[in-house]
Amino acid sequence: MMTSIATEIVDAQTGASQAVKAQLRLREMILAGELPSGSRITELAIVEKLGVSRTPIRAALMRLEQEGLLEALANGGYAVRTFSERDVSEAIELRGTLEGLSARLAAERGVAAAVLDDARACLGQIDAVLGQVSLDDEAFLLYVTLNHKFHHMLSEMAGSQVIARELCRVGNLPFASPSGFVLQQSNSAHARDTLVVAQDQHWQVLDAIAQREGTRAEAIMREHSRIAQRNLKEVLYSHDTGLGQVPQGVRLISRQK
Amino acid sequence: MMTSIATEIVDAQTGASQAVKAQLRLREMILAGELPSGSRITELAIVEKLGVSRTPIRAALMRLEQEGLLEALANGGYAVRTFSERDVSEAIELRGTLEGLSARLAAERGVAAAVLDDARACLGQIDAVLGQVSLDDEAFLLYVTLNHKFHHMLSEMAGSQVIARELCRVGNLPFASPSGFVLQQSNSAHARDTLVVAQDQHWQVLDAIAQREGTRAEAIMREHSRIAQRNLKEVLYSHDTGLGQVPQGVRLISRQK
DNA sequence: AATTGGTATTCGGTATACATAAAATAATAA
DNA sequence: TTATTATTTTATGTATACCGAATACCAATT
Repeated sequence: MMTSIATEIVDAQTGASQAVKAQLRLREMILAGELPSGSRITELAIVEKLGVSRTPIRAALMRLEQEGLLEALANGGYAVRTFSERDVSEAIELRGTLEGLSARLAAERGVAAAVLDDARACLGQIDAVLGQVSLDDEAFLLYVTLNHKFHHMLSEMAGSQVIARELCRVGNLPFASPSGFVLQQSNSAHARDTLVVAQDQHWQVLDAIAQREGTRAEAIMREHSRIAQRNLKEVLYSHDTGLGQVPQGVRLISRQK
Repeated sequence: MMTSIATEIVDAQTGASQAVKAQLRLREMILAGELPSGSRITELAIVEKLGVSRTPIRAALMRLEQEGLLEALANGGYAVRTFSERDVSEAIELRGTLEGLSARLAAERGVAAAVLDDARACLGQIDAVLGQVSLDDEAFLLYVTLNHKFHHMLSEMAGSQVIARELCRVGNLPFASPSGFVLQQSNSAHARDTLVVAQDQHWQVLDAIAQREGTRAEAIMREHSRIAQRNLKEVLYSHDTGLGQVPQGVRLISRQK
C-alpha cells in the first residue's frame, strides 16, 4: 500500500473518496498557484505528488475540467486554464444574468413567507456586520460567508433545480462567485461603502421578490453583479500596491485582454 | 466544443476513443428509451452490453452525468435522470435567457459584416426550405440542421467562449436544444406556420444585432424560446394521437408536474 | 551547422485484479 | 411464520500492468 501516514491522517479528516480528496487538493494547488497557469498536468506527476493511483486522479482531473479550472488538451492530458480579463468579466456577467433569471422566477412564482423571513434574517446579520464603522479581516470573512449564504438562498427561491445547478456551476470559478473579490478589497478605503451598496441591493431584491415585481428583481440582480465587475477592474489595475494576502485564483487571470 | 450531432455520429463510427464511443452509444440508448428513465445504471451491465471494459465506461458515465442525462446516486453508481415538465420548461427558459444574453452582447459589441452576411445566407437557406407550401419530413430535417447552424452562429457572435460554452451545455439536453421539438411537430397542421414565425424572429434578431439594438435582440431571443415552450406543451398533451416516430428523449419527461 | 531519421522514453487509453462496502438471500431462532 | 442475523453476492473504488501513440532526444548524414 502506498498511502503514507500523513495521507492517512488526511484520509481520517475528510473521509471522502480518494477521487474527491484529489480533486480538492488539486483545486487548492491550482488556486494557490502551485500549478502555474497554462502548465500541463500529467497524471503521473500528480500520482507522485498526491500519493494516490491514476484512477482517482483521472476522475479528479475530469471533474476539474468540468468545473472550468482545467482545459483538455488535443492529444489527451490537461492544462491549467488561463483566464483573460474578458473571460472573468463575462463569467460575472453570466452569473448576474442567471441570478437575475432566478430572482425574476422567484418573484413571478411567489416565495413562502417563511423563506423570505429566513432571507431577511440573513440580511439582518449582514447589517450587523456592516454596522461597525471600520471592518477588520474577520468582519470581511463573516460578510463573505453570509453573502454566500444569501445568494444561495436566492438561487433556491426560484424553486428551480435546473437553474440552481447552473448557477452553482458558474460559481465554481472562484473569481465569478458572488464574493470573489471581496477579500482582496478589504484593504481598500471604500471597501465598506461597496459592501453597503451591495447590501442595499440585497434588501431591494428581496423586497421586489416579496412584491412579486419580477422585472425589478431581475434588473437589481444584474446590476448587483456589476459591483463584482468594478472590483475586478480595481483588483487588476491596483496590482502595484504590495499585496500582502494571496487572492484566490487571481493568478489565473492573465493581464492582456 | 460544439460539434454537430452529425459529426458525433461519424466520430462514433470512425476511430474515436472507447470512452467517447461508449458515451455516444449510451446516450443513444438513453434517448431511445432502452435504458428506462429512473433505472439504475451499473457499470458491469454496460460492460457486457457494450463489450468494453469498466474504465472507459466510467469515463462515459461521468461525462453523461455532467451532461445532465444521468444523476449520481448517493452510494455510488448512476441512474437515468427523469425530467419533470417543469424541469424541461426551465431548461428552455434558461436557454432563452442565455441566448438573449449572447445576442445582447453581440449587438453591444458589434459583429463583423462578413459574419452577419454568413448568418443572412443561412437564413436565406431556411427561407428557401419554408418556401414550399407543404413540408415533408426531409424539409423538417433540413430546417432542424439549418436552425441548429444559425443558433450556433448566434452564440459565436457574442465572441464569448464563456457564454458559448454554457450555451452548449444547456443544448445538450435534447429537449432544451433550439430545435428539440420541431420534428415531433412535423405532422401537426400548423407546424409550418410555427416555423415561419420562428424564422421571422431569426431575421429580426439579426437585424437588431446589426443595428446595435442590444435590448431588442435580447428580448427577441427570449421570446423565441417561448416557441419551444409552446411546442413542449403541445407534444406532451397531444400524446393520444398515435405517434409513429420516436421523439428524442421525450420518454425521459415524466407526466406529473 | 542544420536537418533528418531513428530510437527511446513518456504519457494517456484500456483492461483487469483486488479490496471494501452494501444489498440480498438464506438460515436459524423465537 | 416472522424476524433477525449471518453469509454470499454484487457493485463500486482503487491500484496496476500493458499497449499504442506521441514526443523528445540523439546521432548521423548532408
